[in-house]
Amino acid sequence: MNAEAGTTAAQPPTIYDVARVAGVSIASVSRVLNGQGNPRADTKERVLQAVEELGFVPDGAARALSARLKEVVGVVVRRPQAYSASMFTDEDENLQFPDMINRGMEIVAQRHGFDLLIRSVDLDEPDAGRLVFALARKSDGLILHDRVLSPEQLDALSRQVPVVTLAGQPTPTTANVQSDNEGGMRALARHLIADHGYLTIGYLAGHEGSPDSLARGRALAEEAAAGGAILFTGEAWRGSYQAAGGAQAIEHLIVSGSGLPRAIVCANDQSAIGVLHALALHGISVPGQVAVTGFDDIPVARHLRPQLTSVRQSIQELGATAFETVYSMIGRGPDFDGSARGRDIALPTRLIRRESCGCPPESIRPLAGTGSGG
Amino acid sequence: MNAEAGTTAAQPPTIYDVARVAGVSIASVSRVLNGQGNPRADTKERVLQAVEELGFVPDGAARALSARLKEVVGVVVRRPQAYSASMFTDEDENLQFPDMINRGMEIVAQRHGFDLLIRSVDLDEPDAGRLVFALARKSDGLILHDRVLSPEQLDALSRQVPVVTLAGQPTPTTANVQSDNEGGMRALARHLIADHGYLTIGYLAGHEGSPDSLARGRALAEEAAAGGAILFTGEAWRGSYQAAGGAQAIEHLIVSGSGLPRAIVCANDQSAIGVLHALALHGISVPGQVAVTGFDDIPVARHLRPQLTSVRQSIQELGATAFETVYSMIGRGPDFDGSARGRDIALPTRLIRRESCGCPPESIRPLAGTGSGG
DNA sequence: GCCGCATCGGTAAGCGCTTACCAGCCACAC
DNA sequence: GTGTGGCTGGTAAGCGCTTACCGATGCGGC
Repeated sequence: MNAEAGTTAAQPPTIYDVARVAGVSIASVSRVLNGQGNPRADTKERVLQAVEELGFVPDGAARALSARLKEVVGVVVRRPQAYSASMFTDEDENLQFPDMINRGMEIVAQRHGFDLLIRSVDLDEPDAGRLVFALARKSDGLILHDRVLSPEQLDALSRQVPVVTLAGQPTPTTANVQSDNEGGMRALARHLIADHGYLTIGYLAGHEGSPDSLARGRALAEEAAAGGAILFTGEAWRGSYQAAGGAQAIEHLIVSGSGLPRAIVCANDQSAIGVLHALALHGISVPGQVAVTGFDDIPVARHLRPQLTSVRQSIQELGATAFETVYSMIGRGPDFDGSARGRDIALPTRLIRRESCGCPPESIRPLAGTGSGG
Repeated sequence: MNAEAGTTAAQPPTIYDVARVAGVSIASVSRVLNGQGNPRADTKERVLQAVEELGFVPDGAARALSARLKEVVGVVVRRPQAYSASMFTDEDENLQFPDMINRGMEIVAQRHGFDLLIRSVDLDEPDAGRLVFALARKSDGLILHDRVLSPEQLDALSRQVPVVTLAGQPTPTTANVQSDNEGGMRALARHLIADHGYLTIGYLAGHEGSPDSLARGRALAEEAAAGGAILFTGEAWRGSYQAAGGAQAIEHLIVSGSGLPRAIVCANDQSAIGVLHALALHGISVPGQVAVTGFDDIPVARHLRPQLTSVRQSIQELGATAFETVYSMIGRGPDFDGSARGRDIALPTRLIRRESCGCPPESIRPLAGTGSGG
């Protein structure tokens, strides 16, 4: 029967093959593998041996169809589809954040035997809804990185499948996970104003309408008001969460002759990288003349010159929490009351003081001690 | 009928619902949706309207089972599962490379209507084989980032499902995709030796046994021999592809009093970052006293001080090519001759000269002009 | 006006698995 | 020795979809 044992691809063995080899019915095989019922020791052993011998692993689709559980969570990331034929217009820099979140999800997912089904949706995809719905039918639950759906679409979707948003807004049928923007930004603002005495501060925002950027800006504005500092803001202070955007904004400010504030607070680390770059080009010293801060504390933040002061969110934990949340919503059947739905989960943040705000350099310890406490 | 339109999750509509609403049979619905046969205009329209009305999207598992095509490609990445309960021991730095490759895959995958099923396998997972096989049964094909399987396992796997490895070795039943390590390293080596006249060079290797690291080291050694340069190598020169490893190695060299070579060639950019860090700690100027180079040209390479000279591989294209390769192997049936199998695809690399090797700083243009030709 | 052919659409089988249900079997007790 | 209860394991019914197969239907030609 196994005549085709050549280099040709053989069909993977099915449960029928196992049953035949073990001399039992397919039901028994299934029961042994899923720990249902009380198979006799004898039966169990024969099945396991056959499984071993054939290298049998059940087909995912068949199992999913029958068990009504795919053990897959879909993840939607909104990204520029820069790849064109054989060249990338630019190897995009805004990489780390969503990917690190995904990693956090992966780790937890694996513990539950789930996998992540990743789909990236083009920034200007006209029919994003269809793509997301299609992904939903391949998964047991969905995690959305960015706002890709209209509120109506989101509502319709979340009625069919558990949905968790990241840095979005909870709805009656979806949960949301984000980090504590407000707390982090307040701590940072107080540090700049109270500890360093900076009284003019510019806020380089992120994408227009980004909830994260808005929340951070709001907290900063309040602290500035409370601390008697002046906040520079407005159209000229719009970044894009990307290094290029940050650099561009600062470049414009310098060239146009508008004065720079004593401190520049960026909506994220990526744009802070761009700001540092632009300032360096013009010979403006950081933090001597202008202090710069980021948000996220991505790994490279500590390798920049000067080392970047930032607000750390445990990025992977963000992903881990998002996954745990969808997971808790999965498989509860249609009349699950959705205890996790409508919830808004905020993860703690922590201010990381480094050189770029005016604090002394971080550590004397060599980098080799990365793993050491701190 | 839709009495349960409350906040309760409703079961997604099935093809039966659509058929009922449209007043046709499920076969017609399927035919309309899949463009089989010649449905009458009338029929077609009624079906489409019903689909629209119900928001029907076919279930992935059912479709996969029936059509014998899941439209999913599994991706295996080997990573430390650092996440522990509520803290990450360290937000790992070796992030960018595999994730950027995955992005390249995503983009192309989406064009073919495929999604990526990501599973990360712990570095010291004892039974990685089982995990990978399980993933295989959820996918139509597999892309392996790292060596996780024994040759026998790989062979068994590739007999059941198309497999492409990245930076591995092709086998009669698998294809491999990698970048042209040899060409890139030769160009770099010649530049250092011929253009800059460096005659002592240290090669900071990557993981033990990494094919990439070995190929790069070999090419460097040959060029050094040809150019009359002395290559520092050996146990002390082993990194780990990570910043910490690179820093540690250099730290040891300095502390132990062994002299440093005139140029340090790192197996990748991450370890070069560590090397720069360690040298900076000891006040050794780069490239004045010691030149440093990386490999990969990850995005941050240009933001380091000094900007890092590196060998660019189009990382996303690596992923894109890997995907196209598995894709071409999928669905050809068991007697497909496997035209892509056993192939070894090498993508071109390009030397990027920046400050750290001794060349003048890259550009006067502000970063904002990222997209400009280089 | 009737028959033959081409076309459309419905019926049903089957993808590989899980599991409800029930028949058969064994061991024990009377 | 026979009756009964408790397990075990087999049979079969789906899960939601695709598609081979064939009957029904409509048109043109004679």
